[in-house]
Amino acid sequence: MFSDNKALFTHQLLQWNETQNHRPLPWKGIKNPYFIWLSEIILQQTRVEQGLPYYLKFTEKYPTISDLANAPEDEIMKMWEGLGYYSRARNLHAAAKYVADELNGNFPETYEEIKKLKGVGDYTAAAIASFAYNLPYAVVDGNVYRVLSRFFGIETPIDSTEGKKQFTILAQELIDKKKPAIYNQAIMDFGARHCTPAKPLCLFCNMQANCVAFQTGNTDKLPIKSKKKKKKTRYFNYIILENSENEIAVNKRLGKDIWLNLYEFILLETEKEITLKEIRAKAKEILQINTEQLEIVASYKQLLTHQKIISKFAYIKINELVNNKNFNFIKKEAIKQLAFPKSLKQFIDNSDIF
DNA sequence: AAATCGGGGAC
DNA sequence: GTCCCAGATTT
Repeated sequence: MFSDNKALFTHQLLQWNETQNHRPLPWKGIKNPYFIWLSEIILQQTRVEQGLPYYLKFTEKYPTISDLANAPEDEIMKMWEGLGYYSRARNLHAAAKYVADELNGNFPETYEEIKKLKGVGDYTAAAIASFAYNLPYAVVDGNVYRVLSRFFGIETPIDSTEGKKQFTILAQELIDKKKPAIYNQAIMDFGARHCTPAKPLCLFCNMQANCVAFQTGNTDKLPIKSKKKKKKTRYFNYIILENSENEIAVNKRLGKDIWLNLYEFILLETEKEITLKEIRAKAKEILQINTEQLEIVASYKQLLTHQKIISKFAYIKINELVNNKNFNFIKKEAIKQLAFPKSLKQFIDNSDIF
């Protein structure tokens, strides 16, 4: 019946989709390219459960791409607060302005034009093209790498240039060109719910007889990744400086580092962990104030993909105003309007200073 | 080709 | 602790 195992794969995947796939999500089946784009950006490297509330928030506050384009950057960053990978939010805003201003609010309708949007790469362009316009571009995301590497027994590292090329070509051969949207949705749902990274449901899988990984007992070895990630440890010592007007010193993070365009307190970054005494001395030098009353009020660790951040928070209230153009003093009540990195937001929410 | 960009959940 | 998630961009 099938000339090769590729046609068999597509057939059995769609069969699984029709009989076993039950995963209702608000962006499934819709055709509004703006909402689809928004959902795809939010879901980049993000679990559906984590991204879902953000999608609902964004679509309610910004019903059209022009609403998003006209919003202030800080407001969008605040909306994105806690979701991580903040360049997505910055690119989202830039792309919205591009569509609103340069394209008269008309979302691009071809793969090539869609990919010109900032923050839209191969995967996202294929997703939008297929879901919104039913164009035959196969998505290749983490789910697809896993499903295809297992079913076809492909051992090429998925994080290599060769692997990316090989899987992209294969995925494009497999897609059902008569129903690209359904196929793309199906393979990702299958990877997320059935052919999972750990403990895949092979015993209940309608594809097990043709799955190379299952037949050879290599399910837990595929897909193969070659690169390993190294973490560096950084020490962030934050000074929460409150002046006589109940204002707190904050800065917007600039330059080439994590958390670009988010806010933070006065930061003293050090090569190693330092004591309260040392924090007081450094703060005194920088701020030119008496820091004897400076006290550590919290400290904790945060793990990022490539960094481990060990934070200390030290608080001091002084009975004067500080004339220092390096800091912005913001009323306490207004602090919670600004977008902070997750660890700082947690501190703010849990501290009785605010 | 390799490094970097967050945060959370499963194990 | 490790791995990975509807990846993209920069170096």
